[in-house]
Amino acid sequence: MPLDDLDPVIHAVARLRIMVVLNALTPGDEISFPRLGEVTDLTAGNLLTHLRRLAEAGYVAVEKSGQGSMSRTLVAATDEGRRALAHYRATLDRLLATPEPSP
Amino acid sequence: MPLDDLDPVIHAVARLRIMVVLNALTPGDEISFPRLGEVTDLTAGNLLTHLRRLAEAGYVAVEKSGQGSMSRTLVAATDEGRRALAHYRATLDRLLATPEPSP
DNA sequence: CCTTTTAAGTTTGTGTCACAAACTATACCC
DNA sequence: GGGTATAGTTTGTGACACAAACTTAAAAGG
Repeated sequence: MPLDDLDPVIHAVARLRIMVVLNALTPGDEISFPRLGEVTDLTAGNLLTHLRRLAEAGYVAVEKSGQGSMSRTLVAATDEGRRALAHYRATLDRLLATPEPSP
Repeated sequence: MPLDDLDPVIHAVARLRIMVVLNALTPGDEISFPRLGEVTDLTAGNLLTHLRRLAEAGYVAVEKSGQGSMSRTLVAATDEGRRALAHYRATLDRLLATPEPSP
């Protein structure tokens, strides 16, 4: 039985920031790639990579349209992503709150 | 202004577990290396490496005595370590609680 | 129009790090 | 004293975060 189950996809600081921002969006709303980069203080390269990880996990939905400088990428958290973040928060609270009995 | 300041020394899951366990100890108390390995579910190699990182940061105090199979290593959180964990917890709470105003 | 600049993503190279397997050293047991 | 158990250390490797360099294409501007 593992002591905790801190979702490693979310635990990385950069992805945690992304998920928090996306989670704060009203469901149905989206945020643009560049704006998300500003808010999370991530370079485009990093943002792309982390979004890929999150998308593979099913935690975010990424919509792309256009090409070159006309490309528009919109990002939103999925329901699964919101659940995963909530679960992460709960797990962390539990972990941090545990007053281990001494051996 | 950085959005957050999640202490990377503590943020690693293994070290977070270690710090939580040590923090739960009554100040003045210590835990043995093998016992700490059991409780945190870390192999001896990992435990050693992570304890080194934590010791370098000044977050834990490590006392060694004896040699070979007689060696006894006792570990405890320092005051600075306890403060750092509290700060980490607070930072995380703040980060997770933030309902970002949408732009 | 052709060139420059700007904007939006993508690819790539590098250093760090977590992890566990292999190793060393010493005591206990028969 | 050979084998086993215990405590801790060293080492090799694969994953990953990060930012710099690159690609594509639209506006600006002369």
